[in-house]
Amino acid sequence: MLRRQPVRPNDERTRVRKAVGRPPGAVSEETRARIIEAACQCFAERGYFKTSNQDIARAAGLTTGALYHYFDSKAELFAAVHRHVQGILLGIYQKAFAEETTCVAQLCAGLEAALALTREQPKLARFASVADLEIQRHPELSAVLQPDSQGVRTFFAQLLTEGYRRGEIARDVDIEAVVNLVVSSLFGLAWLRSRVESQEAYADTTRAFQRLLRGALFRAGSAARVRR
Amino acid sequence: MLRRQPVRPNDERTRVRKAVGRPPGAVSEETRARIIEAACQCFAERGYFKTSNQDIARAAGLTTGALYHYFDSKAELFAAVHRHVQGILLGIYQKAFAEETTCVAQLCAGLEAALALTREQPKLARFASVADLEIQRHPELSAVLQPDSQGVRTFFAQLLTEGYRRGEIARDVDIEAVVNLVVSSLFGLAWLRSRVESQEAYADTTRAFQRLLRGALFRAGSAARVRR
Amino acid sequence: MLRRQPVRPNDERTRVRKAVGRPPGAVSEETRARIIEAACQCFAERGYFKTSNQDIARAAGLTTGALYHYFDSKAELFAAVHRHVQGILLGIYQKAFAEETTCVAQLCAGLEAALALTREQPKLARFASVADLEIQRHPELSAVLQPDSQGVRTFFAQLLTEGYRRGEIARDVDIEAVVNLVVSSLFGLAWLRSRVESQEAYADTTRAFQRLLRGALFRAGSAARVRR
Amino acid sequence: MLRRQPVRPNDERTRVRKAVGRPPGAVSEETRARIIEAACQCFAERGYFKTSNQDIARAAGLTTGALYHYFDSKAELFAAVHRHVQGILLGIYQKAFAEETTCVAQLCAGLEAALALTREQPKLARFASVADLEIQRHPELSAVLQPDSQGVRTFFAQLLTEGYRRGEIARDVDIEAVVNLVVSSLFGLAWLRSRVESQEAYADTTRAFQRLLRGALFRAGSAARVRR
DNA sequence: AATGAATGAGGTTTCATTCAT
DNA sequence: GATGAATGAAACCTCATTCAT
Repeated sequence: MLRRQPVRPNDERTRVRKAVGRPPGAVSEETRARIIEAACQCFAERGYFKTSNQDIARAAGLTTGALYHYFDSKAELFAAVHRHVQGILLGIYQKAFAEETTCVAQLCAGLEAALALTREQPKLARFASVADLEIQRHPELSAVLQPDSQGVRTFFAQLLTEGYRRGEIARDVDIEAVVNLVVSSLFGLAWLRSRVESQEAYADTTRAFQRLLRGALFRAGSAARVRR
Repeated sequence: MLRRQPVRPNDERTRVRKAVGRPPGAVSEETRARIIEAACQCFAERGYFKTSNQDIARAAGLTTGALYHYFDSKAELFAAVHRHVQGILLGIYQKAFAEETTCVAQLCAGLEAALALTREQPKLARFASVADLEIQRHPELSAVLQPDSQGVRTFFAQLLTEGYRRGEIARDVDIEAVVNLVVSSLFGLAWLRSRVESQEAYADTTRAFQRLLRGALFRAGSAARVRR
Repeated sequence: MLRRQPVRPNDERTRVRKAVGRPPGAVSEETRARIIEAACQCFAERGYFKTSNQDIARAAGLTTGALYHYFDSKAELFAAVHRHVQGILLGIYQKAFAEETTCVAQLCAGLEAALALTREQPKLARFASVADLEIQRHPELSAVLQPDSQGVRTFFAQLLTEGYRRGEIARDVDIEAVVNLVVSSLFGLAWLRSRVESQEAYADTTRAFQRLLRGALFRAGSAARVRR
Repeated sequence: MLRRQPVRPNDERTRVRKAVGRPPGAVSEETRARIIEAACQCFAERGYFKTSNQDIARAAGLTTGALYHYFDSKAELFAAVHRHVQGILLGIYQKAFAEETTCVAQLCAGLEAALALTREQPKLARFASVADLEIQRHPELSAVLQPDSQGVRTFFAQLLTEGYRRGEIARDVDIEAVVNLVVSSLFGLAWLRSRVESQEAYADTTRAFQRLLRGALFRAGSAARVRR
């Protein structure tokens, strides 16, 4: 029943804290980032429910109690990861789009950028691809996230609306439908990443999608008639 | 987590029951179907982990103990639902494909059939759309399901390979990539269903996808150049 | 990770269950009673917060999980104990009061009955004496109990009101104040039980209170003047 | 639960601080008082167990770590509050008693003083009323408090013994029983305070108790016979 | 075929306490 | 004197699973 002195199992951590001359709060900021990183990985691999606080804590080199210094609950932690990832995603897309002029070219550039992301930060990409599902299934998550969770969608909506104005999209199509199509296809692609063996095969699929967007995948496509 | 005790395969149990002289559409067969139905609904709504045996039992009008008369574990129950759903899906696609000749037309017909399914049996469609994710995340599921879980994919692979042979697909594309693209897009569309407000909007998106397949969505697509 | 067969640590329990010929639910009823008994004891000794589910389960010869077959939460369990105890208390008081005619005599009889209760079921009496405090401090308890928790007080209110009508109580006193006085004195007495060494000393105190009620404790009491 | 490490008694710490040359009413002395104040409030409202160090620290405008500069443990902090409150209570009673000559009059004066206290420092009064319960329930508290915790009781014992000698109390009663009665009634009254809506109603109850002490509450009290 | 009591493991969360700074 | 990061233990509760009936 007597309390033991807290064990410090992680020498590395102690070293970090001892490093002098850091601005105050630097250690805290670093730990927070480490937690988010760890949580992103765990959530991506196992999903929200199956990821235990233990999993995250262990991956971050902490105990579960310590997580509660940084986040009020598991749900809040998920939300923090989500915002983190959304921010990065938006940045990447924004940059990619800026360099192109037609909306198809912009989408292709976005795909290219997303492809690069899955190569460089696979966990992050995977998290992004399943986050919506989780939010949908766990009310505690949507309670914490609702306002800003639609970031990416709004983004593509703008992009395509402008392309529509410039006459790059068939006139007789509902623009909302196109937005949905693009968003869901991207979601599908993101999901595919972990279903496919090699990064190579994944890149090929991305390229195939680019061709589909350009109408250069299926031949004689225009000959087919629209079914009712 | 996996129990090692002697498995009693369903067939054996069924045989026993019939041998005893029960009426042909015996009570237990109907109960089994009711459980699968209930489980499908629960898994679709809440996911595998968040669905408790209690949830399923309650939805089926039973107690948890009774479930174990029909399935050896929660994982086996999920597997049964999965096989049930896969069977229905394949049947639907097969029928749709038989009526068309070009692979684009076949895909469009398939989309149309899938659209009808989401309208008529939304839970079933939703289950199908998230099952892969669950299987991937829960080792106990893939342990029970691996052999036949790729059904749909193999299916589309055949379809597209034949289209490729007939020259309906660009020569310089890897056929595997196209299969991936189609499968992932379908997955994305399935996911979209629960993200979109109305069945109407969903139908529009499906139609937009059909146009994309036919190269009739974006204009001047051919003018764009392929980025490397 | 393999599940072991559930251990049955308590042979006695098994014997009970095996006893044939009981009406269905008899075992359940018995277990439920055992849990309430155990909880009453624990809450009385340690208070609501410091009593853990483990404590109760152990005292009842069960595991914590089993408690949740009978009660939805620790708060509900407390509420069940409370109702159980209140019922017994009211019964005792009611019986005692029926045999007397003046309200002072009734109160004295009630004290006598309460004294007998602390002798025969000390834990129950102790629970009763601290229950209000707990309810006041733990919102989760008042949430489950509010409607009927005032039972005893209402009871004394009736008793004294009738005495007042019969002219047994000074006219210029607020009857509510007398009710409060009686209730709080009883509470004080109940509390005293565990502060005092012997049952003997406790009985003496109860008798002293009876004399105080009859005005036969302090002498020349009437000579003193009321201070403002 | 008890920590065995070298105790630094308060005196020692105070001496050190004063020796360093701080201003007389040094900051830390004021902080200490603020902590006691805050703790008193929290303990009174939520009880010992449900009050967290965080609660206290926040109420005192500090962090939990800081508490340990002033008190070696939560239990020691409670003890300090207890001693603080006991001191004030004794002072008040002492003063009230000095002005009267018969023991009934002294008790009435004491009640009056206590009433004034609940009006002016409700938290303090409430703490006093539940402290005993807490001490009884938490061994770690009685370990730190035992010797002096009976202060108030000893006090009333003296008062009543003297009254007994002066012949103000019935000869055939055990004086210990009367002490118990008085102490428990006071405890009951203190408890009542938070069960009653208005300060007004509480004052009325106090007055009713004074009348009871003087034998002027119930009529024809002397006519009733002692049962048993 | 079905029930319902029971288990044991594990999950999220809170908290007293320590300690480097 | 005070902070805040961190620990480890324990609490409440849920759940898949078993089994006697």
